[in-house]
Amino acid sequence: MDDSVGFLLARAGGRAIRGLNRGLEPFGLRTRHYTVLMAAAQHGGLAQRELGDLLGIDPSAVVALVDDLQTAGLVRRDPHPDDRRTRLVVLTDEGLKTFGEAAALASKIDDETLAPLDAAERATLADLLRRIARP
Amino acid sequence: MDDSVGFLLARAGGRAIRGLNRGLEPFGLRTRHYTVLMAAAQHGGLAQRELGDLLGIDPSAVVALVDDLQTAGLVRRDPHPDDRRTRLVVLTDEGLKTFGEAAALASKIDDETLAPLDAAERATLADLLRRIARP
DNA sequence: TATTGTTATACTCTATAACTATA
DNA sequence: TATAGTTATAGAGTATAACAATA
Repeated sequence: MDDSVGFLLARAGGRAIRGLNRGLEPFGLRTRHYTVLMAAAQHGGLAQRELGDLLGIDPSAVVALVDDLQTAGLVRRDPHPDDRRTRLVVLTDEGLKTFGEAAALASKIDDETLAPLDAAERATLADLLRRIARP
Repeated sequence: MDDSVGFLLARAGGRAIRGLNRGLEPFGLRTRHYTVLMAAAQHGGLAQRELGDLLGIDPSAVVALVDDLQTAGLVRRDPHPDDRRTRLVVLTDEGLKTFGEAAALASKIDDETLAPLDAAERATLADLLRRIARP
C-alpha cells in the first residue's frame, strides 16, 4: 500500500508552515504574512484582490493580513491611479528590510527541510512543485 | 526572486487537502479521517499514540478523529493485550470497505493534482517527498 | 449589474494544559 | 514517576454571506 502524493504533500507542507511560523515569531509575523510580503516585494505593488488570487487566500483573510502588516508599519495601502475601489499594497522601507531578514530565515528553514536531498534533487523538487502548485 | 520550497510545499499541500476534503464529503469524512483509516489499514491495529506519532497529529486530536470514525462504525477501539491503558484502533469490515472506496477517490484526486507531470516525474516527486516528509 | 474591499460569522484545525487510569 | 487516553479551551486558518463604494 502506497501513501498518496496528496498526503505526502500535506504533511511536508504542514511541517514547512510550522517551521516558518516558529522562525518568524521574533518578527511578530506568521507564514501567511510572509507570503504577502513576498508577493508585494516581487510585484512592486498589488491590489488586495490580486494578492488573494496569487496566494490562494480568501479576500476577507487578505484584509486581516494587510491590516496586521500595516499596523506593524511594513506595508502601505496606496490608492490605485485609475480605480478608486482598488487599494495597492506596497512595501514600506521598513517592510522591505523586514522581508529581507525574513527571507534569509525562510531560506535557512528550507535548508533544514531539504537536508536529506542534494542540490540537484532540491532543484528537481522545486521545479516539480512549481509546475503543480499554480492556482 | 525565487519562491521558497516551503511556500510551494505549503500551497500544493493545501490544495491537496482541500481537494480530498471535497471528494470525501459524500462519505461524511475529512482528509484527516482518511489518513487515520489509511494508517490503521496499513498497520492492522495501532495505539492512538502511535497513530498520532505516525501522522503528526496531536493526541487530543486523535481522540476526536477516532470518536468520529467509531460513531460512523468504521473503526473499533480494542483493548491492548498487555497494557490496559492502551486502546488499539482497528478497522471494521465496514471501515475497510469505506477505506477502499476513499482510496480510489484519493488516487483520482492525486491524478488531477499531478496532471502536469508524466509518470516518471510523478514517481520522482513521490520519492523526494517521502524522503523529506518523515516525522 | 459586476467588482473591490470590508465586516461579521462560523466551522475546522492545531496546540496546550490538566485530569484519570494505568504502568 | 511516567505514559495513554481524555476533556476543555483557546488561537489560528478557512470559507461564506452580506454590505458600501465604485466601476
